[in-house]
Amino acid sequence: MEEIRVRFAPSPTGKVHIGNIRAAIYNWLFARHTGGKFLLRVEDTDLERSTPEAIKALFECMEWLGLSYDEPEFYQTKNVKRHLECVEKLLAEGKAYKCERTSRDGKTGEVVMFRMPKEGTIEFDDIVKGHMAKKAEDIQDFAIVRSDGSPIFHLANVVDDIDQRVTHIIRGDDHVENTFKHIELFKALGATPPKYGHLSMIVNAQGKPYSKRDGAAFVGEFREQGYLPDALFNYLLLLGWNPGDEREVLTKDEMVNLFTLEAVHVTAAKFDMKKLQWMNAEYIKRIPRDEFMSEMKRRIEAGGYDLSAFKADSFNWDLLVDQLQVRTKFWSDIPGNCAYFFTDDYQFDEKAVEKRLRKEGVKELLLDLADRFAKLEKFDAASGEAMVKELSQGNGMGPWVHPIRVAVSGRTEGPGLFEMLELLGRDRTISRLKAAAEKYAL
RNA sequence: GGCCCCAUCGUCUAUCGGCUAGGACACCUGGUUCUCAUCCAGGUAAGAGGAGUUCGACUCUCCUUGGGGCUGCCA
Repeated sequence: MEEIRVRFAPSPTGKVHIGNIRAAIYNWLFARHTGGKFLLRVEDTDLERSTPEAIKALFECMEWLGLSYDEPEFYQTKNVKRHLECVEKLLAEGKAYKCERTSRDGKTGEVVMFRMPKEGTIEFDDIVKGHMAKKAEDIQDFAIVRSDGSPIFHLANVVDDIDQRVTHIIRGDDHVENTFKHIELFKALGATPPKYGHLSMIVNAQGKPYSKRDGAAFVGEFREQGYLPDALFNYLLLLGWNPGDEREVLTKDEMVNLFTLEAVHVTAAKFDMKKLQWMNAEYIKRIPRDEFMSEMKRRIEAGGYDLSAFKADSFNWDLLVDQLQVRTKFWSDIPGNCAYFFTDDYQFDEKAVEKRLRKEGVKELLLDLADRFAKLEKFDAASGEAMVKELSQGNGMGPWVHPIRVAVSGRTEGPGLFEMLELLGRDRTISRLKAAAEKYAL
């Protein structure tokens, strides 16, 4: 049995579209499932857009998503000589011919055209779309070399696939029509056409191809917004494939084991940011606590907060993780949602202040509470709660809890209040209560 | 215009002739609760339309409608 080889062949334009990376994901999974090789081909023939930076961005994107490839990346520009040799061969055999043409943008010159069959049908069995057939008369001859002598996509793509010994081409739906041309090119070059699987497009709510107008459309944007690569990977996979049962959150191993091209859907899928967000939250919840903790610390420090005073012996990081992990939807939520633990110069939400602090009697309430916290025998979440519970006499702790929360954190939502106070410690709790009483309360 | 592809809740999907059409997201309700979130329980919501095949069609065939793709010296 011949070795299975698939490739992802993007043009490096600096940004990798999610529709495109989904093709990479399917290729990768197919290779891993079958024990074949996954290759990366950089189609860098557009010298305008193919900058070193763009290529670097492509590599970063691949690495971020864990799309490892098994051979050094193949640069299309380095194979131009081969492309042109193949053209000479086609020309010599009469399978291509030179011809005067005028391009869309008005350029006139001599190009090389590939001769398509004039009768009969061209057909192939697409692994996802099924049997495809087209009458030869419906497909015209097409250009393979520009008037400036450079090879055109169809030719370069096919020659590279031959040279890289690609056995299965898994790519976007937009290439279906090209496939009829490519199959003839393979045959004309004396090669056996590979198997094909065409993936539907990702569309927007209107059913049009998903573009940057519809929200984040490039992998880098999801990364910036704090999405986890595995969550994006998992979500994109589910957009057009399912494991055959009701599992949705899958490990990489499960994906690799269960993935088959035959199970990939033909229909276009609409991109649902809400479900991606849910998926991301699922992945955040599943991060092992030590990993969550170190990433959390990294992000807090990156946010400009000095953690030297918050070592493990003086700050209960485990408690913070307990409180924060279920409340974190994106990595980018941190440090915004916990900054007040690490600076006394925290932001007060104006609405929260208005609602909870700028009220008659709150000043006295906060000062009284500061006093009571000072007198607590032990300062932890349990004793704090017991104390407030006693004050409320079973009528609900809201009147005490809400002002305290805003006073010590500046906001209305967040960790459990008493855990929050324990994390802040007695001194900071008391000084913040007093400060807020003076500054905001009536 | 020509050629090709597609069609189940708002969205992603299960169903490969027997369906009281299942799950997930979103949404709504209730519970837990000091907020938010988590978690738990429940709810609303679908087979584009029309013929045919069949004892029986969401599932098969055809037509209509709707959507998408391609129709470059772009990839």
